[in-house]
Amino acid sequence: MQIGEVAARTGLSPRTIRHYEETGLVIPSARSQGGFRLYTETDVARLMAVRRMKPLGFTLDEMRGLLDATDRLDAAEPVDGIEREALLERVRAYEQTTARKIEELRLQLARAEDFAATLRARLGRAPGEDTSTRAPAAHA
Amino acid sequence: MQIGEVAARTGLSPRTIRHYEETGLVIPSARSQGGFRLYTETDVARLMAVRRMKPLGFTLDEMRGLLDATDRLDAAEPVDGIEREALLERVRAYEQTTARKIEELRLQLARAEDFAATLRARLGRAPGEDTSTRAPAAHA
DNA sequence: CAGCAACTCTACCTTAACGTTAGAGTAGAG
DNA sequence: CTCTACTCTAACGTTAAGGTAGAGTTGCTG
Repeated sequence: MQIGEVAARTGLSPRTIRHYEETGLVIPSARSQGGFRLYTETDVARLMAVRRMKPLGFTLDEMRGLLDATDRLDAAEPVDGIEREALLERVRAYEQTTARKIEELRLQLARAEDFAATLRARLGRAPGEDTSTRAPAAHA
Repeated sequence: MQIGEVAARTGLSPRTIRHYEETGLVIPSARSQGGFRLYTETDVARLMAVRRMKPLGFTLDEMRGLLDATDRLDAAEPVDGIEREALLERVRAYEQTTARKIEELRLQLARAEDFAATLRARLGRAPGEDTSTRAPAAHA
């Protein structure tokens, strides 16, 4: 499928997807006669993985590092034991940082909710005009 | 207090704090004889507010917009009714977008956790060498 | 008071991750 | 064929920050 559909399905902009190619993060599996990028389901899956990793604050290079490792682990031709262990070690390292980054994300969410509460409180104290336009108490 | 202590207390780098001044986001209340930035507790509070807003993806300009509004609402000299209502309206708008952005943050966190689970599953399936180095099952 | 370590200043350059725009080419329905 | 909707490359712009150099400031300390 071509870039527009991929963008629609992944929620990433075509520009972003092209950027990911520039940095070697997700290379389309093929090109059409005329040069259009053609993506497979596997490519889309990879883009999805990137999207899930993004909020964790990894750089594109880091994500490429992880995706390359898992790709090689899943490859048809099995890598030899030594390299396999090295790859697994790398994935383990990513798992650790991911755990830490998720903690950080949780913290940020908590802080943001705290901030939102402050905002609501301020508006609550200061009488507005049309209460019906307010958010339905977003289950804080 | 000067920038180093502020950095320590806010968790922001001195460089970032200076950057916030360049964009007009947080201007230090005073300067020393020799030109050192001097911050008050109020300045620090403002920086803290910025830090809480940051994960929500507001631009620095947007944050300045909100902080300026609340500052003027809290000012000693009360603004006239018309302007006050305008300011409140602005704050209400921010509250709405904040609510939406928090939802988005929650979604991203969920996706990230999903990703982390995938990573763990992959490592679980592929036997490692030293199980003791693994994270203590970060209460997924 | 001279000296010094630790800190801070300005100014400018660099980076990451896209967004925007222009001008040209492609796909495929009719 | 011929549109219309996409897509391409290339280059420049933007946002938020980090890095660095060279000079100045603070405030102690002997």
